[in-house]
Amino acid sequence: MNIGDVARQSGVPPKTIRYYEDIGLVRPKRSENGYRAFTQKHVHKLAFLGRARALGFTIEDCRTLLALYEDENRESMQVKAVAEEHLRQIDEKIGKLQSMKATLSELIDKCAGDHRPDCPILADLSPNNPSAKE
Amino acid sequence: MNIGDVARQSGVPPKTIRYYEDIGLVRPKRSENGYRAFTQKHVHKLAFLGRARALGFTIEDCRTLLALYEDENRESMQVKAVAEEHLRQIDEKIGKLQSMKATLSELIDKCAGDHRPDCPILADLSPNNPSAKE
DNA sequence: ATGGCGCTTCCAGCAACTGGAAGGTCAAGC
DNA sequence: GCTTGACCTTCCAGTTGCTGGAAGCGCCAT
Repeated sequence: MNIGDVARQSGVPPKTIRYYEDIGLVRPKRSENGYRAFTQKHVHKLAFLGRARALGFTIEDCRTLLALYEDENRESMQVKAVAEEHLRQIDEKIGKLQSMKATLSELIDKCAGDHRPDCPILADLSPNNPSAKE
Repeated sequence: MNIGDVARQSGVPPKTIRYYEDIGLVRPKRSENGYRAFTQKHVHKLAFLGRARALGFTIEDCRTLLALYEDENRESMQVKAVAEEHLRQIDEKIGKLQSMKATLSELIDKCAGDHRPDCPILADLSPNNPSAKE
C-alpha cells in the first residue's frame, strides 16, 4: 500500500506519516521503486497514533503507548500511569488558562471600549500598576 | 543600564530581551563598548511585555498592545478588541483541553491499573474500537 | 509521448524562546 | 600589572510536531 492510501485509511496525512517514520514511530519497508510499502498493520498503528495525539499525548507518550499496545505482557497500570500523568498536565494547562481568563475577563469588563484612550487593560499591564504579581 | 540590570528590574531574562530586540520590540542604543544601553523606559516596556506575555498574548498581540500603549490617541475599543479576541482563543483552548480531560478521565476510571494486560485506554485508542470520532 | 497525479528527498518555517560555545570587557583583589 | 570572575557580545542549534514548497522521479492513461 502506498502512503496516500494509508493516509486516507488512517486519517494521518502523508507528511505526518513521513515524519513519524523519521522519528521511528513506523518503519515501513520500501518497494523496488523506492516507495514506502505499508501494510494493514501500519494503517492500524497510524490510526492509533492519530487518536492518541488527538487526546493530547505527546509523541514520546505515543511511543510508550504504542510499545505497551504491542506488548502482550504489559500491565494495565503502566498504561494508566502514562494517562494519569498526562491528565495532570492537562489539568495544569487548564488551570493556567482559566487564571488568564479570569484576569482577562475582569479587565475586559472594566474597559469602556469606546473612543477614549483610557483603558484599564493597558493600565493593568503597565508597570506603574502596583497590582503586579511577582 | 546594562542588560542584566534591566533583566532584574523588568523580570524579563537577558536572553529574552535580546530576542525582543531581534524582533524589534525594544531598540536600545549601544554604548562605546558595544553593550546595549537601556533606559528606564526600556525597563518599563519590558515589564509591560512580561505581563502581557503572562496573560498569554502572542508576541504580535504584544506588539500591537505596546503600540496602543504608547499612542496617546488610541481608543480603548482597539485594546478591548485585541483582548476579546485573545479571550476567545483562550476559551477555545480550554474547551479542547476539557474535552480531552473528559475522555481521558473516563478511560482512566475504567482502567483497572493492575498487573493484567487488559486496558480500556489502549482499547479505546485501538482502531478496532468502533467509538472512533471522525 | 505527454499529462497529471503520486511518490521521493531536502530545506525552511512556525512560536517564543533557551542553552551553549567562543570570545571581548570591566572592576576588584593581590 | 595581572589574574580572576562576572558581565557582556554574537551566532548556532534545539525545543514540539508538524507543514509548505521546490526539485525531481514513477506510473498510468490517452
